[in-house]
Amino acid sequence: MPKDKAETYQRIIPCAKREFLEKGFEKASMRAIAADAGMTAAGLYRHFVDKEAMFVELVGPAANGLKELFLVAHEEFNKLPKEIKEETVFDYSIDKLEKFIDYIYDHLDQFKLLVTCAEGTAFADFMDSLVAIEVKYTLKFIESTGNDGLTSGRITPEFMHIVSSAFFSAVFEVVKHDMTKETAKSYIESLRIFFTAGWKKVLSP
Amino acid sequence: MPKDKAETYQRIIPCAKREFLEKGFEKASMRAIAADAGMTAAGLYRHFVDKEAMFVELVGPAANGLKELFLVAHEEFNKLPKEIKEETVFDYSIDKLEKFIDYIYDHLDQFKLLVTCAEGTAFADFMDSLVAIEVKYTLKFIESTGNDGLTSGRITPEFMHIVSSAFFSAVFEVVKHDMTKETAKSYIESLRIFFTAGWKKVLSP
Amino acid sequence: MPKDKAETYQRIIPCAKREFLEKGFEKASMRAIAADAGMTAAGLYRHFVDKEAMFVELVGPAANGLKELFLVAHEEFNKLPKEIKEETVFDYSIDKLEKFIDYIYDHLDQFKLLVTCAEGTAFADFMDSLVAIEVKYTLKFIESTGNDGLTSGRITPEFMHIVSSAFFSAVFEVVKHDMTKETAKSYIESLRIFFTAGWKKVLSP
Amino acid sequence: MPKDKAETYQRIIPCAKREFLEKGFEKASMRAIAADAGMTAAGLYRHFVDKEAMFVELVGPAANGLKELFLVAHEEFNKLPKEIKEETVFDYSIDKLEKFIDYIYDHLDQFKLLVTCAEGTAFADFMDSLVAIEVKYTLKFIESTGNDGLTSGRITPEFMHIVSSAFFSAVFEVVKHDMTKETAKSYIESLRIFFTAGWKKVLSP
DNA sequence: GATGAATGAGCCTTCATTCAT
DNA sequence: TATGAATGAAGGCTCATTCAT
Repeated sequence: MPKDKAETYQRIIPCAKREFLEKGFEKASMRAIAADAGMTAAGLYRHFVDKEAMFVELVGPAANGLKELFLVAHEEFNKLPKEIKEETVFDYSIDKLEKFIDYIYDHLDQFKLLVTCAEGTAFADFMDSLVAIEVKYTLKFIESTGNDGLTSGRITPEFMHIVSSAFFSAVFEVVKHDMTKETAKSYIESLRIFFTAGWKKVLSP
Repeated sequence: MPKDKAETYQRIIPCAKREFLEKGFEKASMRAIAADAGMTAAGLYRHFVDKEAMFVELVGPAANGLKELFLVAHEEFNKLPKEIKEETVFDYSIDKLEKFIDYIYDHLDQFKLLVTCAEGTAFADFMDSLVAIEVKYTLKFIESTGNDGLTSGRITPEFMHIVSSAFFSAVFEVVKHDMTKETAKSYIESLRIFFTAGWKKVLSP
Repeated sequence: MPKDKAETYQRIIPCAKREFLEKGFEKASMRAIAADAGMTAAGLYRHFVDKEAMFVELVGPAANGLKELFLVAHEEFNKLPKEIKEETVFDYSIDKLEKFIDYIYDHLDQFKLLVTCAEGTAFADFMDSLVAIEVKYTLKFIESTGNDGLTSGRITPEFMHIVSSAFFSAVFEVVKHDMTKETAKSYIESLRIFFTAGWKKVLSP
Repeated sequence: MPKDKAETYQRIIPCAKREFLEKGFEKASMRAIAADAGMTAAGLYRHFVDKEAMFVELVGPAANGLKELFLVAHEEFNKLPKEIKEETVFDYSIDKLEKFIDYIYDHLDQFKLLVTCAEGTAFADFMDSLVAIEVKYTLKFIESTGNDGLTSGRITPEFMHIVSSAFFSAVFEVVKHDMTKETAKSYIESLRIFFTAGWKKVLSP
């Protein structure tokens, strides 16, 4: 298993990226990618079984990487003792977000593809999968700390889903709008403050 | 073989709705719609100029209706005296949201199409157009009340855009997830509380 | 059988003319004609069995009129005694051409249709049918005067066909180019002189 | 199932020719051509960009070849000294016509397409383009020799256009009527004599 | 006399993909 | 490893025409 995928492969990747970025997955054309890479459409099938496989190759690592990062951060936090968790939730999430943004900006192209061009692929619901994780761990947190938000009915899993969706949409807007990392961080800090106020309100009104 | 315009038209509409809902505008097939309606693709063109015209017929009225409703509500509020505005912003928005949701649930199918299946049509950016209105009037409100959020830099138009996008995404999630009107109202009330807390935080921290 | 075809019929005719003139028979659209006449395509079929029948109605009378005129002129000449014929051929053809042009300019639209827009109809070979007549009578003339053009092989029926085709093409160019009648007459006089020289050359070299 | 480019291409060409010849460019069907060639319509697009490109491939070389031949012949003659030109015009045109006919019969199919089936393509006015060349050089000739045909008004550019059109129509009749080369040459020689008489008449009456 | 509905055939073209070479 | 050939499905749309009303 050669560590360095063949030269051709490396040539194809950026061409595919360009095409997907420009047209979106569904309207992207294998022929166009091939032409851009100086080869025939048929040739692409030596390197990717599918149009979709190609897309996966482009965004998969970053997608999984972020998901993993996210999962680990949540898991770590979840393992902390109850009291510590209660004290540090919001600080912790500052830290989590920071890493999150760093990761995204380290793989900016991939996330732009993921967020803007994935309709028609298995990644169409990428953001939803992050939301699901977020919701799952938020539920664990609430349960483990004995907060009465859920039992009182002030909060429900569906509500959490919706709020988290809103939050992630907002975060990924920075990618859609090609913000610089600096600008993005500043916005997202504002966003965090905004959402923290909301969470505080519904958790301990 | 019915030769009654109204009747056939009425037969086509739900078939079109189904197809668009299932495949999205771009992948929807005129032939499939026609087949579902028990007729030839060519026959559709007696009732609709275009594939897009068909979609517009389905969602146009609801889309424009909601936009109008929204605009009027904002405009009315905007005309109030400064003091009243400051006192009632958040109450007013309760009322506005209420009407908003009512309207959506009165035209649920249309909004599902609008929110989920409009890519490739003139309505692709429907939600954005609502956001733009929201931002515009929020700016007016901030300016007219002399709030220092903008001048201090705590808020920017872009931030407002992002937060509003997040909010509307969240609201339309109820449509995507086929919630009942009751459930939706309850969620959206929570959402409003949540976002209100955020706005209060950034407006007068 | 009402002498004055119904009013609607009269309304359709110029619309059909316009459409055929603009797009040619094959690309002309029944719908467009109907729309122009303020009615439905189906309605046209009350007045014309066919798209082609419509075209025939427009150009038929003029086409047959000219052919008849042409035939009669030839027939009359043909009945003259041999000596007279020999003496007056060329003068006679001046006269014939004059009437020919007059007739065309009395039905200019029809001939424009006939010459420019008839592809795909039974009139596609209208000009050829004139040529055939011309050739037939020219042969009779040559035979009856005992000219040796044919027997010597200087002339053949096919050659006559070709030359006549050339002549009629030239004549109908005046229609294609929208010349005024005055201009046309002048050109055609030149043309006649030109062709007369040719005929003289091959008939009695 | 042959995978040989050249072979398939060679198989398509005569099928395309047949279809265009039978129906004309506009009514020719890609599907029919493909079926005739034993393949799918889509397959044709590996060999030709377009329906029109296909037609061009069929007739382009011959069309341009003839035009070039014609242009060169005229240009060569045009470079001769005035006296020589005056002396040899008519002889020269014998030679020119000879080559012209040879070329046509060397590419008979192409010219039949060009003359009969090109409506709707860039070659629709092929004959006119030849006429334009002919007229241009005839004008040069008349001017350079000081002939008074133009200044006296006996001839005009429009008249020349019409006569030349007539001549070329006549020439291409041999193609339309599938004459053998021998027959054609004989007719065209007659035609030349015929037209020469005409030109002499109008140039020096 | 005219309509509106509907048909069925047809159009060219594009696409991802397969397969022998 | 890459190619060129070829496929089959699908795409939206237009047209002349028919027919019941």
